Amino acid sequence: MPYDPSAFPPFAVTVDLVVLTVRRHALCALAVRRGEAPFQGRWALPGGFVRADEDLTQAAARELAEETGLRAHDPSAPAYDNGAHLEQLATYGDPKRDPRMRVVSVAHLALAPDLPAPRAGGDASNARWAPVEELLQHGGYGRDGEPVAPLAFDHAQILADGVERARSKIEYSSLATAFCPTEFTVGELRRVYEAVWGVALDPRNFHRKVTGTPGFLVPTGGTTTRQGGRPAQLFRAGGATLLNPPMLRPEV
Amino acid sequence: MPYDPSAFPPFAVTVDLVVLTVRRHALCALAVRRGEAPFQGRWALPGGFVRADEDLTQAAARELAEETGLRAHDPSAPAYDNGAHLEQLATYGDPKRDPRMRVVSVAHLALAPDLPAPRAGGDASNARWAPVEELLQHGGYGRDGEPVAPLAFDHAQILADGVERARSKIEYSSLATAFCPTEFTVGELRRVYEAVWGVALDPRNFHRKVTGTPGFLVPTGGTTTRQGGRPAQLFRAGGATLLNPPMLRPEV
DNA sequence: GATCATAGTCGTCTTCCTGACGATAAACAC
DNA sequence: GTGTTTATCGTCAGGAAGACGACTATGATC
Repeated sequence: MPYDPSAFPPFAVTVDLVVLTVRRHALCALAVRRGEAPFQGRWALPGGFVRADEDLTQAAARELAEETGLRAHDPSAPAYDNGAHLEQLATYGDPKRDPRMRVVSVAHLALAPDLPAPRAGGDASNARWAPVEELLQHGGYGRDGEPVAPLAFDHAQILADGVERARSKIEYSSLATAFCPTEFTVGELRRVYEAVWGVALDPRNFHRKVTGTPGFLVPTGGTTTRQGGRPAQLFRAGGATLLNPPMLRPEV
Repeated sequence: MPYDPSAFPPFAVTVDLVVLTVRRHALCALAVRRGEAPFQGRWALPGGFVRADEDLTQAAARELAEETGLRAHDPSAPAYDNGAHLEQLATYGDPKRDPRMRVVSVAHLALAPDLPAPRAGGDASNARWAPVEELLQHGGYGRDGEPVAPLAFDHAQILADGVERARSKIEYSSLATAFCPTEFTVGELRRVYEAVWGVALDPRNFHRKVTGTPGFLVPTGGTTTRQGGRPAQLFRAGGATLLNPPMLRPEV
């Protein structure tokens, strides 16, 4: 059936962001409180409409900057620059996902080092970092004893998909360094893996693995003792993006 | 900045399909010839507008059925059913990707066993299976000596992304069986890997690997000699979807 | 029917990687 | 100094993969 290019159903297109970081040994995501209906007062992922002249990636980078002040990582920039990692995650377009109108949302995944408190921006009256475990649990009560309401819209699904993407991607890529500051120790990197996967890793085997993978880590020459104990060497992310062989996530 | 939900830029949303199969030892994709401007007469990926009341996956499955007659694989169906594998690939939304209007395309990846000739459907005046290598080469001449025009729109990029997804996904999942008929031999499965990766694999090590991975293959009891040589055992896809440890793609 | 070509299947050997875990090193708190 | 903490190096056993030899069961050819 031939189509008429001037007759197509109009859609709203948004970007939603799964912004992950590691704080206090826990994988956390950025959540904003909705200031208006629907789902007024509920937590949601940050996001917004794509503008008429804007690429999807640009829109995601703009939203990320608005919500966190983070500059998105230019893919051509060196691996150790300070921008956050940003990639497209998936697109969600159930006809009923937004009760107001037909909205297709292109979700993006951003990984960032531990940050100061987020800014509330856009239409959000509040914003916070929350452990993903807390955001994803259905019903029950959070650590602060307050009842937990599920995320707005289909954002629980989007968050779960983003977390799963991050969990699997740090296995075979050097992406875990995106959770670390520019310079970091092997122990800090290990604690990233432990937080994201929710497991304990053997420090000795981990050290052997990451220092033995060419291109993963580049020693800067400095040392630090900020974790207590014996001073540790400082590293930057190396140029390698794909780890071969991968880091193996322990069986559950 | 608070938004006005009634004031958003309208987008057209389409689905485009990267339909891959293995024919004559080559990884092939479905291409349709465009019957109208822009890019009239050029080859493109099949696709079309998402309807107002339709989920993205439904739209992709509908297009797939229209173009190939293939039923999309119900995720809850048994692993050995005959439907094609269908998954979302990525979304492309450059403001200038379609000269007529602002179009966001949600690309999907479909994997199918070798099929009879495709039906030309929709707005295409023609359709064919073409080796992806041929569709992706820029300039030059195809095997038939005809000059090769690049695919319409940004479809070369979409196809390249889909091929890369397929190449990497058969490493750590049992997805390669989606290229095989319901019953197949180890040798046929090996030729799938060889065609998708463009490498030669050792038949003995491959046999050891796939038969030694629990849940990958289930013997049906039958044998076949359709490849010539000694009769081979027939298998169906087992329930396993994730291969651990993965199939290793040889270094280039 | 003997021979050959073609695939399929089973084993062996070496090498590499990992997980488990002992041991040492270098800081800080007391 | 003693104890605690974290970092780093080493050793050993087990598993997986690459290289490759050997054998098997068909059809094709002479």
